[in-house]
Amino acid sequence: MTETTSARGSLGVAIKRPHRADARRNFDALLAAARDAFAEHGSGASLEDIARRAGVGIGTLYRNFPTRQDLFDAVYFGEIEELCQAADEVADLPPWEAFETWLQRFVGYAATKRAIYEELNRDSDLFRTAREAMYDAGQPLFDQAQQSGAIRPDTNFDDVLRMVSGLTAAGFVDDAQRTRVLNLALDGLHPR
Amino acid sequence: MTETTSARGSLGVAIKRPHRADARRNFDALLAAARDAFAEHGSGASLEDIARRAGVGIGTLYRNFPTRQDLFDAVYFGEIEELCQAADEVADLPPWEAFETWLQRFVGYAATKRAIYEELNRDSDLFRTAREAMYDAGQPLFDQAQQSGAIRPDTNFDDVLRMVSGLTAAGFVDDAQRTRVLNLALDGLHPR
DNA sequence: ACTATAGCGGAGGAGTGCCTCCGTTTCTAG
DNA sequence: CTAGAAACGGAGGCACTCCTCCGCTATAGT
Repeated sequence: MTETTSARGSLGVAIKRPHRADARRNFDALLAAARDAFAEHGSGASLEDIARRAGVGIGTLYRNFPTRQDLFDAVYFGEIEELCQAADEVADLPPWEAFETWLQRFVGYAATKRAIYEELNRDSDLFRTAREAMYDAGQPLFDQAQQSGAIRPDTNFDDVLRMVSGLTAAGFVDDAQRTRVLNLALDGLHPR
Repeated sequence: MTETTSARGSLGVAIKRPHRADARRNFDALLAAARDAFAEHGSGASLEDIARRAGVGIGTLYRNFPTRQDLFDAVYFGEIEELCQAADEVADLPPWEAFETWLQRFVGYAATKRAIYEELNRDSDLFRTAREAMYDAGQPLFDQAQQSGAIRPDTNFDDVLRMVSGLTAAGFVDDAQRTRVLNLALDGLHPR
């Protein structure tokens, strides 16, 4: 078995980064290429195309990521994890601002936008774990905003997250429209 | 050239329904199967699978719909057209109710939900024509609701339609959540 | 420098979907 | 009833993707 270092651990998905310098370069190139490809074509992107974009052989892809799911996990969980960290970074803002900033950050993850939408209903371990992690990160922000009176009491975090991911995945003319629509939808969260 | 009758004309896309009874049965079965398949797998659904579901040979599919686009158009435009008719049906409701009812109807079209999302950014004649038709139908309802004061003045029909189609395409736990979230988002439309 | 070995990469077989072509079947007009 | 025409359907060629396997190459430790 290959000796490895575990690059990310906090989500319980150990992603193995090779020891050798050349192998590590390829690993990183694959991850970057996969991120682009998944962003562009969704989770069904061609693996051979990803290998080609990364400038490595298809065999190398399969050595690092034996299944499509493994590769997808690596990209997806990486981004989810950044999202969880973002929750800490906004902790000292006022309740509503903290929550809104986190949501904006959520929207900002381009690579997994399509993926999040596509995987939203899948009943996979991957999704369940990711969802739990996101929830653990975002729920407290939501609760605080709701308790502070900034969010109407007759809604919940799950509704809001699904609303936002729906909007995130939708097609817009430009980023200005995306922002405008998101703000429009978020306005519905405040009590009347 | 096969003699045909044009089944739907109002959108400028002539859909040809065959003369012979058996052929017409197959045509209808294909359309129904395609509606299901597109709903389930998006616009990339397998054509051979559609033919199988319809209980006809692949050759029959291609005779009626020479390209995937032709088949997709038939389903898509059919539903868009129903949507346009729905606009007439709500005309005598109060402005906001009329608009909201129309949107609910918009959300109700299951078969093209995914498709609408997928095709939203495509720069095809298909989409442009469909969009125009939808706009011609929905815009007056929006305008009336906005003029009546039910909709805030700093938004527009395009924003709202994209918001709703995003939400429509998103994954929800159940229909109750879908409705709840949609209402949440629509609440953002009212002036504060 | 040397060598054991981790790592590389692409050829190739299997699977799947697209679409055409044409021999066979089914309909309908007379 | 019959015959011509319309419609049928699936075999098969092409293209593309998946994934495995194994001879070759680059690296790291001595």
